[in-house]
This record gives sequence, structure tokens and C-alpha cells, in this order.
Amino acid sequence: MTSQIPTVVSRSTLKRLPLYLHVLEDLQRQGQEYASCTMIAGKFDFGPTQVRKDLEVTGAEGTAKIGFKVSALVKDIKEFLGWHNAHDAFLVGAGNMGKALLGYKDFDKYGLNIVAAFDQDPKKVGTKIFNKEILPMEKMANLVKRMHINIGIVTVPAEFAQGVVDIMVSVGIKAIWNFAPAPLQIPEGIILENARLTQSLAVLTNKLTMNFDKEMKG
Amino acid sequence: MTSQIPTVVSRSTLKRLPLYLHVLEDLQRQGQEYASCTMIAGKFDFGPTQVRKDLEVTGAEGTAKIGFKVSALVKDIKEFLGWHNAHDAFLVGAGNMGKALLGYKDFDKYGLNIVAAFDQDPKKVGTKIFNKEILPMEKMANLVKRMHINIGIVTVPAEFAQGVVDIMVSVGIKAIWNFAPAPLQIPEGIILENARLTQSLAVLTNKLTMNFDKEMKG
DNA sequence: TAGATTGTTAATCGATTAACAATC
DNA sequence: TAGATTGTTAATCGATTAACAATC
Repeated sequence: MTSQIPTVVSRSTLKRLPLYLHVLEDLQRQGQEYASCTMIAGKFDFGPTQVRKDLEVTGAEGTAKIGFKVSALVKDIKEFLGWHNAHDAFLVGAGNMGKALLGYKDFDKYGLNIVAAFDQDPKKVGTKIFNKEILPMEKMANLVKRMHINIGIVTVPAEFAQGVVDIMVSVGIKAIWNFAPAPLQIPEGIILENARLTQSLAVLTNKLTMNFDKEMKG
Repeated sequence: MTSQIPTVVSRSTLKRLPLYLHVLEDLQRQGQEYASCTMIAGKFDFGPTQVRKDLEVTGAEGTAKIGFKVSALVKDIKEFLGWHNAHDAFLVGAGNMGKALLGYKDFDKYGLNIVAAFDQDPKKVGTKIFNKEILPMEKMANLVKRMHINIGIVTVPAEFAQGVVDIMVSVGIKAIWNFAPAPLQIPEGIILENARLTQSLAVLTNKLTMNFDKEMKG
């Protein structure tokens, strides 16, 4: 009998799983067949117990004294994250960040397939970026339904983000990956994941400032 | 006498401060002079106590019944985050993500100024992206010292990330903003902030997968 | 076998939330 | 004044870490 897996998994755990995956794929390339939590934890600044707890949620099972079979563990983590097959996505906002995402080759490894982009700029509409069509916003509603798109990626400037999200929700998008530095309101049941760079940057610049202050004081 | 401010501020708090800043700047544009924690919290899915606790770390002081003066609060948050003046930074890896960051106009609002980029590709070296020079890696050491650069931005593929970080550390970079989906080893005292998109994506695709599973089961 | 590792339960730690006196 | 809000302390909640029996 499989051990009881908690139905709600913490954000912290979910964000650590891709890190383990990376280490495991490295090990796989090196021909390592088994990996222990101690070995994995060695790559990070937290302990083996943390790794074991995290891996538990994926349903992976290890062997005492030996560890986890790398290939099986990779498969379990990928399936748990939904990375074993690609989810189709639409992107709105073909600016710098939008272009960078459209050009990112490895998203298929991470369960994402951006099939097309939308922009309100008539100059961009009709062109192709990294072989992906830029379409007018008006076409989104129909295409979302026809192509069964569930994920919407928001790469417009902050002031347009809420408007874009409202449209996405109204046409049936289920999950939104937001890059705009704006607080967004979404209805119950819609998944919103923020990938705002400014939040990450805030942590960096604050720490740096704190360090300087410390040095000043001696 | 000012109230006691904790010396170590949690990541969670630091990541919420930019969100408040955005709301406050909106209020400022609307001509609102004062803002209460209740009002700010209304934009998010957490309560006013959370907001008050977060604001406390910035040293901002409010007035009972009235709230916080918006202009003063904006200033306090920006200073606390180190966003009141720009930190110069070097970027390594002029690929898609690198280009997107080089072209991002608003970084000066967030305390960041990318002054130049480096790349090992001779075809890129010598060109300019968004009016910023692409230089050969060899030039970094001297320039870091001469220009007193503290921040290094890593936008190279995962397999090159550790090498780039090692170089950055050796030439005197104090803080690293990493976009590569690789676990990085850094010496004590160096600040490392990860902005890996794959971690954010993992949360999104997992939630989506979980939702589908729930629907399947009825 | 001996001992490293898993799986799991208990203890600790830290962050969030609730409670409430002070205040304008 | 009355009551909304601040500032702060206490209670709660959840995540991390420690402890330890089972195991191969």
C-alpha cells in the first residue's frame, strides 16, 4: 500500500522539486543509478530530511540504505509537476519579455508549449516571432475554445495587465502566468501564478543595501 | 523614539513590499493623500494586520484613524528596498532573457541599472543591444573594479551558470541575480537571488494538473 | 552483521493571524 | 465624543528540523 500523500502541497515544496529534478538529471547523465536524499541535499543549504519530506508528496518510494532509483524519481517528480506532457498556452504582449518567452527552447521540458501570441499593436500583428504567429486580441476568444487552451501568459505592461486577465478569464483560460508588476484580481477557481521579477529584485537590492549599512556601521 | 525594527526581514515580507508600492503609486496618481492598511489589504487576499507588520520593518509610521501618508510611505518602502538610487549591474549571457532584461525600461524604478553585457559568442561581442555594449568575458574583471559594480545578472544556459558565477565572485561581484535553472554554489557572504522561471512554472503546472485530476474523479 | 538510509512521528521554529490597548 | 486605525503583544498555524524505529 502506498503511503498517504497530502492533497495540498506547499508552495515551498513545489518550488524545490524542480531543483531536485535538475540535480537528478545531472546524475542521470553521469550514469548514476541511485540517489539518496543526503546526496541531493548536499547541493543545497538545507538537510536530507527536507528533501525526503518533499519527495514524499510525489509518491516516490526509496529503498533503505540505497536511496531512490534516479530514473523512477525523475519520472515521479515530472508527473507530479505536470511536466510529463506539454500544456498548450497563449501569450499576450509581444514586448521584450514576451519575445524572450516565445524564444525559450526548453519550455517543452517544463510542461509548457506556447502556441501563439497576441498583441494590440497592429504593427506586430501578422508578423512571426521565433516562428510563432502574433495575432490580434479579437481572435483569442475563438481560438481558446477551438484549441482547448488552458494557460494564459501575461507579458503586457502593468497598466494593461488587469484588462488582459479579465479577457483571459472571460474566454475560458484556467491558469494565468503573470509577469506584470501589478496586483491582479481574479475570480475563485482560476489559478494565478506570479513570476514578477520586481519581487525577486526587491529581495536582492534590500540585502545589498543592508550589507552596505552594516559595513558603514563597522 | 522610533520603534524597534527587526534586523532580519523575512523573504515573504520583502516580496510583498513591491506589491504595496504599486498600490500606493496608483493611489498617488489618483491624488489620495492617506492610505490605511485596511485599504491596501483590500487589493490582496490577506488581511490588514499582515500589511501593518510588513510596513513596520520599513520604519514607516502612521497615524491612528487616518493611516499612512502615501508620499512618505512610498519613500520609506523605496529606501528600505534600496530603490531610491540605482545600483549598477553587469549582465552575462546576451540570449533571449538577457536581451529582454537589457531592454526593460523600468529597472531604474527598481534600483537597477544594467550598464553593459558580456557574452562568449564572438558574433555578439562588439554589437549593441538596446544601446548597451556587448563585451567579451575577459574584460569583466577590470571593468568590475574600475566601475565598482556590485551586481551580476546571470542569463546563460544552465550548464554555464556555475562557471559564470565563479568568475563573478572571483572578480568581486557582491550580489548575483540568477535566471539559470541550475543549483548554484556560492561562498559565504555573497548574496544570491534566484529568479528562475521554472520554479514558478512548476507551481502553475502542478496546480493545473491537480485541478484536472479532481475533475476526473468528479 | 553493521550502519546508512528510508519513512514517519514529535519538537521546534518562524510566520501569520487574532486580540486589544492607545490614539487621533 | 465615537469609532476606525495604529502599534504591539499573544495565540495560532504551518513549515522545517530533529528523533528514531524499521529496513535492506
